[in-house]
Amino acid sequence: MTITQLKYVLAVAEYKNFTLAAEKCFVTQPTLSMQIQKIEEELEIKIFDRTKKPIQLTEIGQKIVNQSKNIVNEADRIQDIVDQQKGFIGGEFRLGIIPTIMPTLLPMFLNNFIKKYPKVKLIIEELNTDEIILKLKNGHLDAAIAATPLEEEKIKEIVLYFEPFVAYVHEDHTNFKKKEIEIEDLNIDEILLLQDGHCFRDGILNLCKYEASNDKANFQIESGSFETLIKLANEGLGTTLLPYLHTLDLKENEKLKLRHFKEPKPAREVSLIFPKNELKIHIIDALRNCISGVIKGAIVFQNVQIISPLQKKI
Amino acid sequence: MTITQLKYVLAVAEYKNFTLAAEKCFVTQPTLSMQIQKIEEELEIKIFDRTKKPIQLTEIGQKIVNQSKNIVNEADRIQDIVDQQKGFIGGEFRLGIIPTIMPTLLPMFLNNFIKKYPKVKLIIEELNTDEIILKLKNGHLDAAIAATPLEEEKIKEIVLYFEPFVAYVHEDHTNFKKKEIEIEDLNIDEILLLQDGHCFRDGILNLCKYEASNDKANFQIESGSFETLIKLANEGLGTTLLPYLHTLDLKENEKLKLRHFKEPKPAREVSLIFPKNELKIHIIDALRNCISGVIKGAIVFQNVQIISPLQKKI
DNA sequence: TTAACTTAATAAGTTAAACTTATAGTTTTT
DNA sequence: AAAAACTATAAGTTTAACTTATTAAGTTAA
Repeated sequence: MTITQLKYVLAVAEYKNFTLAAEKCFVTQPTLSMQIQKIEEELEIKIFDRTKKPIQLTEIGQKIVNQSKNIVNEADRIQDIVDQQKGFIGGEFRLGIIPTIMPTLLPMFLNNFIKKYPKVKLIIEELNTDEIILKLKNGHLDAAIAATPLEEEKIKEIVLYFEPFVAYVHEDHTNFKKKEIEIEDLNIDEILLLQDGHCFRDGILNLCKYEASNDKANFQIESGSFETLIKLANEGLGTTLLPYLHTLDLKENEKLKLRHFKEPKPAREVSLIFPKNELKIHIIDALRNCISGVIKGAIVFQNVQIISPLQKKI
Repeated sequence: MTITQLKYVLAVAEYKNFTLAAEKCFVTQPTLSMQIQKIEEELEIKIFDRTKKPIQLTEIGQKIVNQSKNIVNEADRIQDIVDQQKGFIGGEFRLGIIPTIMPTLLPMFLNNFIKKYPKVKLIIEELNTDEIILKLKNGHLDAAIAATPLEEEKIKEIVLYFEPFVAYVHEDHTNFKKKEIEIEDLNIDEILLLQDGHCFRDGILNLCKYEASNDKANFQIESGSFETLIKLANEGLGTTLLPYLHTLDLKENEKLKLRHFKEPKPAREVSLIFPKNELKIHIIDALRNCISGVIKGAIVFQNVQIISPLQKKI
């Protein structure tokens, strides 16, 4: 049993097709067939059920695939260890970003970063916080950008910036007349929220001291994007809260509806998070510097209070 | 980089000697030298510092060795998965046993077991509970025998038997005159305890409702073996508590000093514990049956109260 | 300090494994 | 029924792993 064979098994399991899998592995199809046969002979079991089309994993095959993923993943880290020792800034780097940060922050630093570190192959995934924590722990992500503090034992957090919440209010609402608003001016029942699973939603629920008063409104809508929430607010269907960076590319007439909070402004803490083994610390450092650079121009430091992104346990 | 190469690296790291490592790997010394050179070239680092005698790991070499252990360990589990699927009872099986169970239980079942399952290569290690839990979690043990309940998330427990505590009392002590004793008859300050680290010690401290009264006695002695404690008790230096199985091979004159507890007798719960992935469940089942068989002849069921082996948090 | 010994590296050649191209055999699609 | 898609097999090549024999370097003992 070799690591190469395990990689072939994973490829066939993924593509359910020997020919395609062989291409992806940069070998010919007979090579792949033979190597799969060899490992099946060695273990004296069938990993794939070739009678089905497309090819299926057998029951035992599925278990072997799961374990093979572990092995291949652990094997890949040998190169990471070497790279770290050499201070080499390159190789694959898997970065997770939560949906409410992705569209505003990513365009700000991505171009800059890939030009500065051309040897790094960035693989960026949009994931919510739960998924990120899971994937950091099992090695499927090298780092992530998320709202903190998360208080996860095996994960280290480096704060990138504090991003204030900004209210987006309809012209007819009493809050529209105020220059600055306070948390007490918000009524949880008229807040338009993101779908469950977004930590920005949980943050707002924490902010408003959410007290199970969720059924007072005569409608309930939750969207996965701020764009929807803004349009609903435009229709007078409620107030929404936006992260500061998101307010920068609103239209001029929309910007008029923004109301900032009185200091200390409620804000989310945005951090670069990564496993404590610090395997790819050089790339992480590079990334942090890069993001800090662009953020300094975009967010001026203000007096803020940090709102936890974690859902309060009831 | 191949799994074979990693095994060679581990062998050299272990034996600090190419020739010996080569023997252990069943290859010639040049083969090993070449393969080590090859992986060093591929990674473009030196794993071993050959200028030192005996050969030493470099700093990065140590990291690679650690990671290689993970990889090889994970790779070995492929065979375990296959064996489990086939219901095959064989292969290496690493069993941990705590020191206070080892000398009494092991001789009772070992001979029986190895005759019944000759294909299983049993590797038994005496370890305390903390070490056992660690090694079960990281895959260095397949199962263990320890006092329970441990309430460990990833570890499953199957109770083997309940083993009552028996007091061993000096002739001059008031308890000697009693036929049966009660927990209240014990004074923590005159109990002879095992060293810190033994869960049997923690169990007794729990039993006696230990209340930080540890400095009243004018001497304090802790031993790692019951033999020492018994001899001290013979000298009138205190009372000790023994697990029931341990009392079976006392001398006749010593047996006279044993005092059993009134029912419900304080007892420890002894279990077979193993990772919840249940990889070697067939061997574990075999082992459980084997032990249950011999225990039924040795411990008659009695009304017991289970004493926790975990140190109470203060 | 020289000879004997221990141990790792190198050289040359063999064996075995991994891979290729070419082709045959299935099954599915048209 | 023919074509297409796909996997398996066969034969041969290349590469990698391994062996024996030898060299080189360092250590120990005379």
